[in-house]
Amino acid sequence: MPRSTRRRPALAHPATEEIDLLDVLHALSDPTRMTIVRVLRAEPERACGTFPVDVAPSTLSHHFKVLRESGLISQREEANRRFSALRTVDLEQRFPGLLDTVLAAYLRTVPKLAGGLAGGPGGGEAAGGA
Amino acid sequence: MPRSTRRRPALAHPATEEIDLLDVLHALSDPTRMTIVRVLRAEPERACGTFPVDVAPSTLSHHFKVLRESGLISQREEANRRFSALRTVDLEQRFPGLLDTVLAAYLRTVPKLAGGLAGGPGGGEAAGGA
DNA sequence: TACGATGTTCGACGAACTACGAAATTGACG
DNA sequence: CGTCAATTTCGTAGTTCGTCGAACATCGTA
Repeated sequence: MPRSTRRRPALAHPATEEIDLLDVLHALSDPTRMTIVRVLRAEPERACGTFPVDVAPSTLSHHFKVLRESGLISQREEANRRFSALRTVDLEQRFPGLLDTVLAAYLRTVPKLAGGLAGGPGGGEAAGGA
Repeated sequence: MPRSTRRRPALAHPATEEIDLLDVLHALSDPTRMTIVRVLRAEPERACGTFPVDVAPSTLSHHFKVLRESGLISQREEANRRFSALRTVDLEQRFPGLLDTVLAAYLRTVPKLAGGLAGGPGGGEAAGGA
C-alpha cells in the first residue's frame, strides 16, 4: 500500500447521471456561489483562495462543498492546494444549454466586473450584492 | 365606495426589470414549486387548488407567494378563486431562453407524469419526493 | 342570514442554511 | 525539524425555509 498522493477522504463527486437539477438550481441561487461559477467559467481552473469573494475561508470551503456535491464543479488536489473547475462537459450532457443560459441571464443583471476577476481577492466584486 | 371587484390588499408582482435571477433560481429549487411551474407551462392558467401536489392549503399558499414575488408567475383574482399563470413573456424578455432550458432539463429527469396533470390532486405526482 | 368552498394570514416548530472562529491537516520551504 | 500557507473540519450562533393547524376573509348559494 503506497503512501499515495491522497490521504484525505477523497472528494466525492456525483456521477453525471446523478446530477440533480434542483440541487444545481439551489447551488446557483446563492450570490457567493454564483460568483464562483461565473469566475470559473472564464478560466479552466482556479485555486480556492483566489476568488473575488469576501467571506471567511471556512465559509468559502462550505460553498465549494455545496457546489461540488451538486455536480457543478470538480475539485482536484495538488499539494496543499485545491483546484476547482466547472464540469462544463458533464453539465452540458446532463442538462444541455443550462449553464450557458443561466450564466448569460446572470451576466445580464450584473454586467460590470470591476476588473478584479484576474487580480484575486480584495478586488471590486464583493459577491454579496444580490 | 363601490363594492369593487378587489377589496383585498392587491397582489404584488415585481416589474419585469425587477425580476432577480437568484430569486428565480431559488424559487425553482423546490420540488413543489417546480411542479407548479411545470404544470403551469402546459396550461395558460389554473386555479390554486387544482395542482397535483399534496401539501396543506396554507403551505401551497406560501409557495404561490414565493413564486409570485420571484416574478415567475402572475396571479389574478376572480370571485374567491385565484388563478395563476406563468409570466412567460416577461421571463423571456428578462432572461431569454431560461424558462425553456430549465423546464427541459427538469423534464429530462422526471419524464413521467402519471396522467394526473389534468385530473387534479390525489393523482400520481406527489411533488414532495426530492 | 347561514353555510360551504376557496384561499390567505398568523403563529409555531424542526430542519436546513450561512456565517464565523478555532483547531487540525497537509505540503512546501527555510 | 520548525514554520508558514492553504484548506478543511468542528462547534456554534443567527437566520431562513418548508410545513402545519387554527383562525379569518371572501364569494356564491341555499
